[in-house]
Amino acid sequence: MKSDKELVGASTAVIILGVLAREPSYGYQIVKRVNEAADGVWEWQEGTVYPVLHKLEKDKLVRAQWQEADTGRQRKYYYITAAGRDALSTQAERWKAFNGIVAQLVETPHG
Amino acid sequence: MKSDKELVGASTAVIILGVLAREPSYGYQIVKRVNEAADGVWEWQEGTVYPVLHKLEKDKLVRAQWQEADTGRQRKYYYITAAGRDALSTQAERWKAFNGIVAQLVETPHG
DNA sequence: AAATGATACCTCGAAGTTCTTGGGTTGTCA
DNA sequence: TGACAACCCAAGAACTTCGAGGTATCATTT
Repeated sequence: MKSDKELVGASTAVIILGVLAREPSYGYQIVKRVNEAADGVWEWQEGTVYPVLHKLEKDKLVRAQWQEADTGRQRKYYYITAAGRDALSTQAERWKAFNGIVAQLVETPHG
Repeated sequence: MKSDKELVGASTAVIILGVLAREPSYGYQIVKRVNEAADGVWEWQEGTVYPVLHKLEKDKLVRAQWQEADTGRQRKYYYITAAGRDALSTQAERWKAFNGIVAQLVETPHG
């Protein structure tokens, strides 16, 4: 367990879906938001997020759309699809189950 | 998120440490116990566990010792070390923190 | 007691994933 | 026009997992 990498990796896709379920967003902003929430526990690199976004798009769980921001700059906004919401709730459930079992197994006798 | 693999991968080492913190054990038995606890949510293969055990040993978080079981058979028992216990509690804490943030991010507005 | 089959245990190589590194473009501001 | 910030992406390196197989022990049969 060299770094937090392994902890983080498992959940990238679920987190992104969660963020997009609240509100459409674009890669750069997703990174910012998640890193803010993570508050130092872990930190995403930009390069980490884009491949996952592309995969989610390919799987039709999100849909991408270039859009002009009020700044005049072009941004690639991602919207979660209906299938994406389904996947999100399924995965969130699975995550909870998984975490419960881990917690139980890791629970030590003497605190 | 093709399978449970990614969910599972993050925590293999922590889980093993947790199991060994309760009681020394050997590879085959660890697999059995964890799979029983996982109860279908995921399932370890034997080949998955041994590399991790070896890495933990190399990192001095566990210590291995061949021992004769009551059946007369030789088994390689793994014991958690003091450093291993430290790592376990550190990682368990980190896991909790991590999971809390994920839960918060994944929480959807409408259930 | 020798042979056979089943069980317990471990290792190694191949395959598939993810992250990191680093780069490339567009717009803003001095 | 130079520097900096916002924004996006590709490819290789590094990691893990899976699958197949190898060895040793026990039980059974004859």
